[in-house]
Amino acid sequence: MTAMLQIAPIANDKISARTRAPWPVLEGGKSMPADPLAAALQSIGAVLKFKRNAAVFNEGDPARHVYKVISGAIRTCRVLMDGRRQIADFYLPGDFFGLDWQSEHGFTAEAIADAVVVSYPRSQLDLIAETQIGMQRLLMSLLSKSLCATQNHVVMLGRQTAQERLAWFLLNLMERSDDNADLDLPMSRLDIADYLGLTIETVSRGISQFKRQHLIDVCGAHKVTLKKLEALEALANGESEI
Amino acid sequence: MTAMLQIAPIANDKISARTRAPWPVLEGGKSMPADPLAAALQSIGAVLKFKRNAAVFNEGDPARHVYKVISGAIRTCRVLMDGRRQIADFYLPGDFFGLDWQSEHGFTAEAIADAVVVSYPRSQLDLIAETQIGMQRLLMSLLSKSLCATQNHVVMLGRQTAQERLAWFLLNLMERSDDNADLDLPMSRLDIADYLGLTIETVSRGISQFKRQHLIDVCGAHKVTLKKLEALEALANGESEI
DNA sequence: CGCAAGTTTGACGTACATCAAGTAGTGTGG
DNA sequence: CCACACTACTTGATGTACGTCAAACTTGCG
Repeated sequence: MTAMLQIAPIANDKISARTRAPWPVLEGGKSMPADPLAAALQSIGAVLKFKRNAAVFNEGDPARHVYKVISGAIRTCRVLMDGRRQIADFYLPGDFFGLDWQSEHGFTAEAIADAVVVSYPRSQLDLIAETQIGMQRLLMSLLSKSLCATQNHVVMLGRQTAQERLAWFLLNLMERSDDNADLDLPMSRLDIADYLGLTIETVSRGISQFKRQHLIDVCGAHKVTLKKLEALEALANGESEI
Repeated sequence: MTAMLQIAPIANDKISARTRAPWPVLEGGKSMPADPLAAALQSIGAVLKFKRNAAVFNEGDPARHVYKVISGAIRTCRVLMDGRRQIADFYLPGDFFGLDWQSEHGFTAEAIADAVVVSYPRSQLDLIAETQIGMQRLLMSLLSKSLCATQNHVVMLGRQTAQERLAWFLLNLMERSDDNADLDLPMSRLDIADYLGLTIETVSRGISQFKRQHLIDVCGAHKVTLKKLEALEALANGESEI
């Protein structure tokens, strides 16, 4: 394999930061902290804003915060020396990221589109967890969900074809977007390619093929409607009829 | 991609089970419970034995236990409908597995070689965690380490070549075996292939090439000596000089 | 509007998969 | 202890899904 020079430009301009959260931030940005856990989270959260392609944190940075997406979208990725890039995950409003319960972040986190994020100091979270069982459970469940998603990613990357990967990706995104078959793809084709372990051209061709097969409708590069869910699911689950 | 009919035979014979642990089981099977955490773990652990290829649990089973390897080796895997298999991870003596803090196990766990394993009921672990901060920390750190390893697996599967994957695998195994360059590979070539997202033939050819390049020595299919660590590390880190 | 960035499409190349023999190892029973 | 069978591994010849290179097209922002 020769170098893949498809590196996204990375600007590092945090546009505003470290204002005390003026609104409750637990349930996807809704108002009213119902339970003590939400209140605790709210009290330690700081709102941050990032421009497109700005880094929230870099690989190797001390992992002192956990983050939650309020609006926009975040990607976590690693770039090899010759430019090959792998995206570990995408995070949409409501998702937590940066859950590296280690000394350092293992991946870089960047804004895919202009994003608003709340950061929670890990030291505080650990402290709360010592007394509030709810916090302990929340952290465990977040970590566990993240592990589960990453393991599914492994199966996909290790054993599925390009079309299967795409179907898997679209369906995953649908599930996270309140099961709405009209999808908004905030990320570029390059991001999708680097997430699925493919090239931008293969992703583009794959989408075109789905369009030709009437499995999806495409309306602009960032709007997709899933039309034949069953066919896509069969593909995504590797029930190969290739 | 057509069907890959390289499925390992799966016998489901647990050879002996559910005896109360007669010795302390925290630190890789050593004796003497030093701290209260080890004692707590010891008191709730049950020793289980599994024959080669026997299942510890299956994908979809309720996730009621967490396990620790005492001797032998374990693999966790998922098999797609047409026989394609992906191995999520290998577990060696001292490693914990089955850390699905969800209702069900997402993968099947099987013994690679005859194995002795200790099982800890999750309900008990949760209970202990509520009062003992140490248990909480242990569980978080285990989950986090597992997530970290899985994320590295993702990068490898998504963006590395066959030779890079092999180098990565060998070095990873070395790190987990007390950094001894004389490696014992308990798993078959098929297991390695299904872990690295390759075929058995590609793994075999890759090992032969390393041998020809004098990067490793091979003495029987399950004994490897890493000779040029730097060259292997350069490969594993994707510092491509392909 | 006009340009630059992003996307699609086509022609061609290649790393790895597949198919097919052969060659160790490993355990079993005579 | 050796013959046998069986499984695991290796090696070679060939195929193909996806990558690479290149050019046209589309989109969206200044």
